[in-house]
Amino acid sequence: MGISERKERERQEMINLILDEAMKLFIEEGYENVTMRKIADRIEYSPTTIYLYFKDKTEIFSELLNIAFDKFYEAQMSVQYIEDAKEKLLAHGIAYVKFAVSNPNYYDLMFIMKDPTANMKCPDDWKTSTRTYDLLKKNIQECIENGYLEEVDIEVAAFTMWSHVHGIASIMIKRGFMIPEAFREYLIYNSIQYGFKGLFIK
Amino acid sequence: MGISERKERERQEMINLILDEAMKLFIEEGYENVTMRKIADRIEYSPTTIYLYFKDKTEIFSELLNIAFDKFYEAQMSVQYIEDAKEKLLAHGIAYVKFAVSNPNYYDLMFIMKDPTANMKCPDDWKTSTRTYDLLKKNIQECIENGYLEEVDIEVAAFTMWSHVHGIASIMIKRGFMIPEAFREYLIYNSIQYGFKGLFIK
Amino acid sequence: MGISERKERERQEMINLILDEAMKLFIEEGYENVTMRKIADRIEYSPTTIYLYFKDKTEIFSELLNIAFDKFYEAQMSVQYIEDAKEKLLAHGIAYVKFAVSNPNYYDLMFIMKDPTANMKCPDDWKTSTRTYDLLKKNIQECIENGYLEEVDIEVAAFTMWSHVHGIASIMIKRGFMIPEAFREYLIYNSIQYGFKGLFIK
Amino acid sequence: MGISERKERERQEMINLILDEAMKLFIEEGYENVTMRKIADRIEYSPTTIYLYFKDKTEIFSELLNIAFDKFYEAQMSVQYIEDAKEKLLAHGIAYVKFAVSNPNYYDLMFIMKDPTANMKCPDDWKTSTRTYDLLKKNIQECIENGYLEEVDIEVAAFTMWSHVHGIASIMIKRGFMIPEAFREYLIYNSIQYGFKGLFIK
DNA sequence: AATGAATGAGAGTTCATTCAT
DNA sequence: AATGAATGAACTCTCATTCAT
Repeated sequence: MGISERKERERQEMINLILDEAMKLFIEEGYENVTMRKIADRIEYSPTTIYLYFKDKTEIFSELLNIAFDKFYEAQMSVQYIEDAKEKLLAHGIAYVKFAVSNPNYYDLMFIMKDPTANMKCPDDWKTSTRTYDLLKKNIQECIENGYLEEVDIEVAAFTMWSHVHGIASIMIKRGFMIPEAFREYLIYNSIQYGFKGLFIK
Repeated sequence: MGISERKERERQEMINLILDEAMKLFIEEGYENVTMRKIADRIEYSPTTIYLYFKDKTEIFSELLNIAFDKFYEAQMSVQYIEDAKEKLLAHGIAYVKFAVSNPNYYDLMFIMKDPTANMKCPDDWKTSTRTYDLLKKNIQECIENGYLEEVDIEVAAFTMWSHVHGIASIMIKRGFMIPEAFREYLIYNSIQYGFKGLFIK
Repeated sequence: MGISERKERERQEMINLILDEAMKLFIEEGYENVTMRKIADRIEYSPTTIYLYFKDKTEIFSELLNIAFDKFYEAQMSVQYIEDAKEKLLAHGIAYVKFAVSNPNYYDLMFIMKDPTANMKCPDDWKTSTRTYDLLKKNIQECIENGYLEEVDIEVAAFTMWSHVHGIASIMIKRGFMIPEAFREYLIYNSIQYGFKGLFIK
Repeated sequence: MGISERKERERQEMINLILDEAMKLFIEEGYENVTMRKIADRIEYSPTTIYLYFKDKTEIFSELLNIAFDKFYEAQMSVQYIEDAKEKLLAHGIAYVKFAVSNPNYYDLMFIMKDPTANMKCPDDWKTSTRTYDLLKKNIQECIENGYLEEVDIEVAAFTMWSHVHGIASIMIKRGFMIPEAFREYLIYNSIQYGFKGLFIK
């Protein structure tokens, strides 16, 4: 028992090692520079070894994507405890950007890169990726019910807010270096305040 | 004199030919499908010839980037004739997204892709890419002066609006397929209306 | 004693299991599709286990070859009961081709493929493969004694008949698809009749 | 003119060099051991270079096959000058086997190996490979007309003769080493005599 | 007795690039 | 000015095999 448990643990560690290094490579060198050989070099195993843990390159990629979406969802959940719908919505936006900026690699993978979703074909995967958007819509609904937002097409409102935070996130990730570091947090926070504030009617 | 002039002109024509076909290729097939051989095939010269006009592949891409920024700037300029600052600002946003959605590969090159900006190091290039942002700030300034927008940190306002339209643009380009086609234009237009409207105070 | 006997028996069973599945694989998918991993999958053991029973892949193939020769010999024996030498010889030829056509992969292994015989170097293996040829010569000898065939160099006669049936067999196996299916059996039967008939003098 | 001619000649020489070495490899190491890299090693060029002259591996293979069929056809044609139909048919058979034995590599490629014909899809290629068989049938027809052979289904007669010589050829090529060298020619010649003689009625 | 883990060698192919002409 | 010829490096992936346990 102890043995098989240890083996399983070791296997999981190896899988994580591969995923970690693959992710780092994604970050550092971009998608098309992640090769099986480079991953192998990083983990200090032979390329063949990787195939013991993953069917092929797309499986690694697919797994990375799932992990990213999970982490992302969790980050969004962390503000759901807030009672006041308006405050919650604002916190939601800030949490979104914060996650993106703190995990630019994950964010890049999920929302910026080429077409990772090409690998996602089973409906389960789709759920993973829309879960967070549903959360946002629920928040907006609550705000409408509480009179914070005017009666508006929820799809439009959700899309607007998503666009805004996604815009902030991608700019920060891809062009952040163009903005003085000291200025970045200020911009993020105030932009969200400014943009959202206008939408609230009380 | 006449001779060297003609030679220079011919040289420029060749450069343009290469850039044109490279761009078409890039637009039609995306970044990773632009290979030196394919460009050569299109211009009906040998791959080697390209190297007589460009140091290497990145130089071509660098040039393409400049062209993209120019086109982008022009697109933005096309609404500058509008007199009313508020209307102009709205039109600005819509033009921005329209350009991005109609020229997804330009937009991708300019604002989404990883590598290309790595090539931009000389200050001249920077100007090219911030020109449009300056235009936006000028528009906002006008709006403030006309009492359409409250007195706000222009950097915050500009960043907010840019984030919003950039967000819309990238979502449409990268994840547009997740949104029913008939719905896309509706979303774009109404999202801009909804988001910007909140910012105006009159 | 009982223990070591059982162990030996179990060992033999394992060997047979491996050979059986390897043969099935070979028959179903052909030589180059027999991989150690596929054999392992079939026997539901790990690839490594196979190496406890066979030195390497060629040893398995060598064994398979012997089995094929045995089966082949048996098929030939099945007509030896026929009394009349002439009829027996004809039946022999037909049985030969029938076996080949019904077991194309065996036949391929024994008489067409390149490598396998490279492994056969010990005289024992040679016997296995010439046994059938000896049978043919005996049949011819009988025919001569019975006045069916003229007095001829038995080596020449045997070689001639073998060539003929081997020729039919290999054509059918390797190029059979070029011949309309309905036509194949007709060709085989009539060709043997036609070719052999000429050799008989009564 | 002289230049382009020389270039063309050099190109052709390179193509021939590649085909020659590829053919030798086929002979020496068998089909599955012919790799692009090995060919490259032999011709002392890089693997990439081969792709300048051939689209891919199958194109090399296809070319080899055509060359073989051409040579083969020529060899058969060399006896067509013989006037007497019977003598011609005998000579035909002997020429067939002689070609096969003298060019075992070609013969292997055409009639023994796996499925080279898989590459042949255009009708032209098929003609190349059946041309020789048509020649045989014409010879048989002549023999019938001249009363040398009884009125028989030409398909059966042709198939019988082809089987016989093909059988001899393949045995000699694949199992020739089992027959004492001094004995081989004797066997070939006498077997053809013995087998064909029976078929003639005058 | 059995195996999970690991690997070196090698497969076909494509790419940007250089060099001699 | 233009190019044909050539290449090294790299790609993903599969195979038979070994070794420690």
